[in-house]
Parts: sequence; C-alpha cells; structure tokens
Amino acid sequence: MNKKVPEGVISRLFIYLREISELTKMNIHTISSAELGERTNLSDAQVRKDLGYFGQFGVSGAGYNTDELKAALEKILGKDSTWNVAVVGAGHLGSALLAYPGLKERGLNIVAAFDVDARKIGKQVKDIVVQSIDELSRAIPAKKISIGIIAVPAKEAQGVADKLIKAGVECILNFAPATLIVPDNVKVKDVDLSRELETLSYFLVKREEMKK
Amino acid sequence: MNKKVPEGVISRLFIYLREISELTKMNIHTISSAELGERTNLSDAQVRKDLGYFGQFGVSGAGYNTDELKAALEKILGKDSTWNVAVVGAGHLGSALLAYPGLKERGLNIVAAFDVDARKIGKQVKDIVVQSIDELSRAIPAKKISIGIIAVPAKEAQGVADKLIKAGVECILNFAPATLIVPDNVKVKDVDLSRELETLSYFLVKREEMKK
DNA sequence: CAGACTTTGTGCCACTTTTCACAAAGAATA
DNA sequence: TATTCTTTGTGAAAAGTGGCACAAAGTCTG
Ligand SMILES: NC(=O)c1ccc[n+]([C@@H]2O[C@H](COP(=O)([O-])OP(=O)(O)OC[C@H]3O[C@@H](n4cnc5c(N)ncnc54)[C@H](O)[C@@H]3O)[C@@H](O)[C@H]2O)c1
Ligand SMILES: NC(=O)c1ccc[n+]([C@@H]2O[C@H](COP(=O)([O-])OP(=O)(O)OC[C@H]3O[C@@H](n4cnc5c(N)ncnc54)[C@H](O)[C@@H]3O)[C@@H](O)[C@H]2O)c1
Repeated sequence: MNKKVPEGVISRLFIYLREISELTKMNIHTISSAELGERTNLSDAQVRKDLGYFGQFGVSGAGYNTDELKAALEKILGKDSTWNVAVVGAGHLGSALLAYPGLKERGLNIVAAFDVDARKIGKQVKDIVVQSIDELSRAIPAKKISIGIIAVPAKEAQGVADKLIKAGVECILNFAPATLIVPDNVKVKDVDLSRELETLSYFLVKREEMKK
Repeated sequence: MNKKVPEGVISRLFIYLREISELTKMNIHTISSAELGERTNLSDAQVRKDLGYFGQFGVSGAGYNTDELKAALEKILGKDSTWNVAVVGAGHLGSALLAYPGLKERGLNIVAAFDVDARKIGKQVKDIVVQSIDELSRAIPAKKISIGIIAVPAKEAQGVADKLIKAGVECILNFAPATLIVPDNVKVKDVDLSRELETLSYFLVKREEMKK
C-alpha cells in the first residue's frame, strides 16, 4: 500500500463525508457508490476508487453502511483533531470569515485576527478581537496557530505571508490575487475569486464565438 | 489547429495576464518564459506550452514583449467584453462581494443582488440596492445577467440555482457547501472555502503522522 | 439452500496534462 | 559578417487521472 494519494481524492472525501453526514442525520444507514455518486455529481467508479485508496469499507451486493463510512472518513481525514487559524486582514472578506460558524463546526478554530488599520484594531467579531499586526509574531506561536488566512490587498500579501511563515505557520489560504513565494515546507492554497469568475466568463466568450 | 484547450490553461493565462500587467506598469517591456514562470510558481515549459495553444508570441533569444503579450492575452481571454453578474444572498459573503471593486475592474459587473430577508432588502452597497428574491425572475433577463453567484445557506442553494437557471443564467459561482444538480448547458463552479481549509488541515494531519 | 441479482474492489486501458529536450530562430558581440 | 549565446516552439516521453468492465463477494427470494 502507501501509494501517493492525489489531492483531488482528499478533496472529494470531504464531499462524501458531507453527504454521508446528511444521510445519517436522515436515518439512512446504507448507500451504494452509484447513489453517492449521483448525489455528488461524480461517477460510481470514482467513489469506489477514491475510497479504495484507504481500504475496503463496502459490502458487496449491499453498499456502504453510512455510520461506518462516516466514522472511517472522519478518521482518515483527521476530523478528531482541531486546528487553530489566524485571519490577517479584517476587511470585508476577513470579517465574513470571522463571522462564519461553519469553520468551527469542522474543527477549524479562528483564534486570532490581525490588521494594520487603527480603525479595525480592537473591533470584535464574535469572540475574536482584532489585534495589531505587530502582535502577530508573538500571538502565532503563543496560540499554537498553524494555518494563516491572508485577506489583505494583493500588494501586501507577500509581506504578510513572510510574517506568518516566520512566526511558524505551516499552511496558508491566500485570498489575494497575487503569487506567493514561500519555502517548500509551507503549503499554500490560493482562492482567487476573481479568477474563478473570469474563467466562467471565458466560457461565455467561447459560447458567443460558437454562435457565430 | 483548434485542439481542445484545457481549463487549467485558461486559468493560468489569467495569472500570466495579471503578472504581465504588473510588469507593464513597472515599465518592463520584455520577459522570458523562465522569468514569468518564476514569478507565477510555474515552469518555463508550462508557460510556453500554455501560450502555444493560441499562437506564437515570443521572440527567440529575447523572450516576450510584455505590451504585445498583454494585448494578446486580453484578446484571447475576451477582456474587451464585460459581463453582468447577480449575487443571491446579501449576507456576510454576498456583501463582501458587493463591496469589492476588483470584479468591475475585470469586466465583471455586479448589477443586482437578491435576498429573502426583509432586513436585507433595500440595503444599499455601493450602487446596488438589494432586491427581493421574488424580483429575480424579472430582473435577470431585464438586466441581461448571465452569471449568478450563490451566497446563501447550503440548504437554500439548490432552490436558488433552479431560480437562476430558469431566469436564464448560464454560469453559476457557488459558495454554498452543497452539490448543485444543473442541466448540461449550465456551467457551475464551486468555491468551497471550508473544504479548502480542510484540505490544508489534512496536510497537517499527514505531517503529524509522519513525525511519528 | 440454490439460483438470480446487486454491488464492491481493482486491474487495465484511454485520455489528459506536464515535463523533457533540442532544433531553429533570433539577439548580442566583436 | 561570423560566431556565440539565449530563448522560443514543439514533438515525444512521462506522469497523472478517471473510466470501463468484470470476477468475486455478498444479498435476496422463493
Ligand atoms: N471582498 C471580496 O469579495 C473579494 C473578492 C475577491 C478577492 N478579494 C481579495 O481579498 C483580499 C481582501 O479583500 P477585502 O475585500 O476584504 O479587502 P478590504 O480592503 O475590505 O480589507 C483588507 C484589510 O486588510 C488590511 N490590511 C492592509 N494591509 C495590511 C497588512 N499589511 N497587514 C494586515 N492587514 C492589512 C486593511 O486594513 C483592511 O482591513 C484582497 O486581496 C482582495 O483582492 C476580495
Ligand atoms: N462567510 C464566510 O466566510 C463563508 C465561508 C465559507 C462558506 N460560506 C458559505 O457561503 C454561504 C453564505 O455565507 P454567509 O456567511 O454570507 O451567510 P449569511 O447567513 O451571512 O448570509 C446568507 C444570506 O442569504 C440569505 N438567504 C437565505 N435564503 C435565501 C434564499 N432562498 N434566497 C435568497 N437569499 C437567501 C439570508 O437572508 C442571508 O442574508 C453559505 O452557504 C456559507 O456556508 C461562507
């Protein structure tokens, strides 16, 4: 075993877990790969293959027991542990994240927020008080924060990333439309909302061209 | 020519365009694929191959002229046209999007916002007044909206998608953690922030395991 | 309990995407 | 202008990913 697991597989396992959780709530205790695939817009083969990376969870002729599969997925995905998260930039997007309860539910606790703007510092969202960026280097290790979220303007993003990494953060979720240069041992994930929309719009451009 | 262009290529072209635009602003008029790759965390070969889908833009021994490449990319990506966008759900995330100037700059004009909550309806963000969801079916065609953004709770998402599609929207950007079932001619892009973070956290889980 | 039926798990194949590597094109130099 | 150096553009190889298809395993029915 121990073949490399593609990142796409992990991402889909979270989708399966989300769906399976719904099912257990609805008192449905068994599901086939075909059904699970239908509910997630994926093929039955894909569902089975993804699960196959981690073992055998199904019963031939019957499908998967949702309670068992839920437990197995939670174990695989490390849902028994929680992680501390910091948000840098308490503007529109940063504030939306601070206010969002969905992260805590999934074991991702936002425990600090930082900003440079004096008007933002001291502001409270839920149980988090926005701190000065100058406190970042002390607060990150003190609060055992391993994930940083960058929600500052693009031209500030690299500087913030450097600060986060220096303070010991291991993963970064970057909302700024900028390419971050980071050491190999730091994992960055970009979420570029404009680009997502632009890519959609390209689809429309192509469709228009087709019409002609 | 006319081989199929992978979607990943398109997404990267937007990254190149962003970078090249910076360069032209900085009065840098030439760049090699190696340098552009370095600035975007991509390989030189990838840069050249991606551009190669659309023609020849470089000069052997010299690299690319940034002004020409910028113009070429804008043409390829349809940056001369603009698209009208609607946001459904004027909560935390929806409001952040309404307030964000970066979309208009890229030819994506948010021209309408909808909500069910009476307290949100009538609220103004920039030049957009939040309308009742009941007005959606009239407003979408009237304002020639082709892209819809879903920023409502997960269990409302499918219903909102159905409304948007019925009203004539061709693309959907979905922020709700839910799988949308839509006809083939509608393009959906999911942005699941929780899942992005969870995938990062899995990386930490794995790293912890390694240590042992 | 035998036979029909269902569904898993997985080897294999097809397809997509990335990387390699190098000839050809042009720039720079003297 | 000849020579050297740089960098492109692109086939061909490699790597990665998803789908097919079917034996094997288990369920269900009469
Ligand atoms: N709001 C959106 O819908 C949206 C959409 C797409 C992309 N983005 C991107 O997300 C990022 C944040 O967007 P936003 O709308 O929240 O912007 P915003 O201007 O509302 O907030 C940015 C915040 O970052 C703070 N800041 C600036 N420099 C800082 C620094 N060096 N250290 C700490 N804090 C700093 C500012 O004081 C401000 O509070 C931007 O890069 C933007 O391009 C936002
Ligand atoms: N805020 C975040 O940082 C964040 C992070 C990850 C995911 N999300 C997801 O994005 C979505 C929106 O999040 P949010 O934080 O903005 O939530 P929110 O509760 O602040 O806003 C949701 C809005 O949708 C409106 N709404 C509800 N049902 C509606 C309907 N049928 N039609 C029109 N409007 C309707 C509500 O009135 C509310 O204004 C959710 O699905 C959430 O899971 C948000």
